[in-house]
Amino acid sequence: MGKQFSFKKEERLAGEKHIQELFEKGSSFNLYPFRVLRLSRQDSNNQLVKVLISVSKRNFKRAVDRNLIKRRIREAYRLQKGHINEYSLLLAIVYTAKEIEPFRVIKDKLFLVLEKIKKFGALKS
RNA sequence: AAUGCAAGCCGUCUUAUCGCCCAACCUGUAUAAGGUUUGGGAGGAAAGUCCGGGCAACAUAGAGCAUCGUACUUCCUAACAGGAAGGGGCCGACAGCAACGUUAGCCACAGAUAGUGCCACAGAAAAUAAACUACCAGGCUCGACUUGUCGAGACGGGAAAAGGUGAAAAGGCGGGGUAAGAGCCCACCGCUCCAAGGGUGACUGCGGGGGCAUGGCAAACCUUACGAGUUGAAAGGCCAAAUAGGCUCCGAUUUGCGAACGGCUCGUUCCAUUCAGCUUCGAUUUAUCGGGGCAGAGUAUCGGGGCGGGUAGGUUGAUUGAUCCUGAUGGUGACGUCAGGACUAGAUAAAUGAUAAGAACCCUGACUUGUCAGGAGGACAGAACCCGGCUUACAGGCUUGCAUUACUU
RNA sequence: GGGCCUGUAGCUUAAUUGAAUAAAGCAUCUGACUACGGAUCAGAAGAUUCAGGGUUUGAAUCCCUGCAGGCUCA
Repeated sequence: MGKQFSFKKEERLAGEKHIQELFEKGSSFNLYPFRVLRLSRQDSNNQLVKVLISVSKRNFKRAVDRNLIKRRIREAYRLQKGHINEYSLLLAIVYTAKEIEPFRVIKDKLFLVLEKIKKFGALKS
């Protein structure tokens, strides 16, 4: 396992097929200000969570605002991802709020999201 | 000094902890994996996409037509609808008796005698001028009386001077002239034509003529001149997993899961079809396509190997360029030339961040007048192949010019 | 990344070949009718035609710049 707080390229979700699969088969839940999609992976053995962060262009017209929110979510995820790193998951975090939330709010809410995912994974296994 | 306007420039910095992207170096067989390593990492608009190029693929004899765009001149430039200088116009200011002049700002500023079209309402009339009121002379009819005058009426004429309408009424003003009038004639001004001389040119106009003809709109159609092939990095090039299908080699088996015949676990013939070869005819884009003929090798199923096309994906395009900095030099200027130096983001579901502390900036208070204490904030905005412009957004700061006010000399 | 279209009363649409009071329906308000309300009838108010500039005597309409929204190619 790598460093605890790193966020390398392998941990990001990319590629049309993976995303298509996640959005068609994955299960989702809403937790303000996020909408989260998750899909556990059977094909690969190594424990790795791949995550995708998305902010809609419809809600935030300026690229600066979208970048700011994505950076805050990424930072919050990076600091707290230790909670779920024993699972093998595809994950999409979609920001659905209409306003820009400060970093502390995003961090606290994302903690709740990760707790929920952890509970869900424990039930399944 | 303060305020306002215009133009130009800048548009936060430092440290700590945890991270992101690229490159180099090191460990390592390695392009895997890693590192208490080193260096670099958004803008003046990266934005809007309003223009112009580079670059790439495809197309392309030449000319014309159509379509779209541009529009004072000369220059700058790779190019432009951009910029510089100049010309002309509009509208202010200054100065002056006035003319001449100086100057801020603005102008899509070719052509209205090439043609077509439009100019509502109002007004008599809105573009081949025209007679409503008022004006003028004429003959006719009627009335009055002072019997040749006055008044009224209709008639066909003259006349663009006056009234009023309108955005605009067919040169202005003064004088002469006339029945009344009229550029009908004259002076001045304006307009227009020719034109010495000046200027690369737009243009200017010494001087002379015309007597006024030619209203406005081309961001109405249009005409003239000039320009434009189409598409756009998701273009284009290269490598290429798995699965399916194509070709081919080897092995096994029940050999075109077509037909007929025979001696029937096979053979022959016919027919169909695939591939490469030769030949002939036709077509054109001239090395390809289509048709016919000849002779040849094949044709199913399963397994394995190889080949080519191509999908996911990767890589290239793609960061050395109309580049930047400094100096010299030519030019009124935009800009050019020469010399020296620098390498300065390269992501791709898309890096340049989060947290904390401090500095400088701004405001308030205190007094030692440059220190202390407290407080609020940091705009507009994120590269996506690359450049040149234009336009729009912008907290705060600096410089220059102009205007106003106050103070000093 | 490229291309195209739209913006008019609170809402939905007219007027877009320039012509002066920008038209209509629904909604709103007032009055009539009714015991009250609805429906119906009569009337009123409501628009700087997205913003700014230009052409023109005159602009919702023509031209330029910006803003907002939508569609489309791949």
